[in-house]
Amino acid sequence: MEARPFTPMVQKLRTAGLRPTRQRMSLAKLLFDAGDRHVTAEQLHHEATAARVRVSLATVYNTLHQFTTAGLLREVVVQPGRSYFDTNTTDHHHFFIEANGHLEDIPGDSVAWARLPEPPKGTRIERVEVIVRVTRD
Amino acid sequence: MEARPFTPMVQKLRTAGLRPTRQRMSLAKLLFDAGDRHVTAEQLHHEATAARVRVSLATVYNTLHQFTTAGLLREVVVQPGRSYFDTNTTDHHHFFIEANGHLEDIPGDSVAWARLPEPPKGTRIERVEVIVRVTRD
DNA sequence: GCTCTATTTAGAGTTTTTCTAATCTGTTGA
DNA sequence: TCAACAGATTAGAAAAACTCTAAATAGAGC
Repeated sequence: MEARPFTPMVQKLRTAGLRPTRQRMSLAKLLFDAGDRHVTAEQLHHEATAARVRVSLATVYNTLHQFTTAGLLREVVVQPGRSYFDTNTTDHHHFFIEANGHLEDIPGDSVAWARLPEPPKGTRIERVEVIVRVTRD
Repeated sequence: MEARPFTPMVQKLRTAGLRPTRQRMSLAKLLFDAGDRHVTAEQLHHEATAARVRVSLATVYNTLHQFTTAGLLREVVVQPGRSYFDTNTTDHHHFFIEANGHLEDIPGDSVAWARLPEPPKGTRIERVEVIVRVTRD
């Protein structure tokens, strides 16, 4: 089915220790071939369906989590009861427009600290996440 | 039932436009009489039950949301599928220990910015939230 | 106490996500 | 090329967290 077995996407999946299956390839294309995106599982599933790709919702969830574990995606939690997956895995932050549930990237270098706290004893900082919640005025 | 109708807690609820009912009083006591806390609805419900206070889970949810709307609590979203409610409503941030789902306050003045981004056109900053995710080392 | 309205409640419903167990599909090696 | 096997996918059930509904209950003012 896959004509070019050494395509960058195949590499990307193999490097992550994931077999380049039809479903994973399709989802990866939807996710990574369109610039920086923030999608929910449900959204991605709809997109796949719209693109005539037959994937179950369970596989969408599996794939999103596998990609996240592999460092291909970042999970963003800003709203109760819903996870976003961000294709931008570089150091950056987010605006969150509560009104419509829209996320927008803040480049990493747009935020700089003058002071940061020491982590609690016995722990080390994994990541500092900044969420700027904004409202329409 | 309530012997002292002008107790600070009654005041607090009245000021928020909420009748000081038995359930709200009990939950408020559990929440506010023990210093800064981060609780989930489920946790608070268990605590109430343990304290021999009969409250339904629906009322716990209602109350937490009413308190949040009234500015008596702050909702903190750091984990998919679970909301924490923080009794500290002053300007501050959080450490999140992923391993055990534990939240810890970072005083507001422990964080200072050297640079913050402009909000997107047509929006204004509501709140800047910093979550420092830490791991045990 | 009576009345009115806010509040509480049990239980059903929703939404998002995970699990299960059966089926299918890449991959490897003969 | 193909058999075998482990990994991947799937439908559907289940779980988890929360919300809704409609009926019962309880504060508050008279």
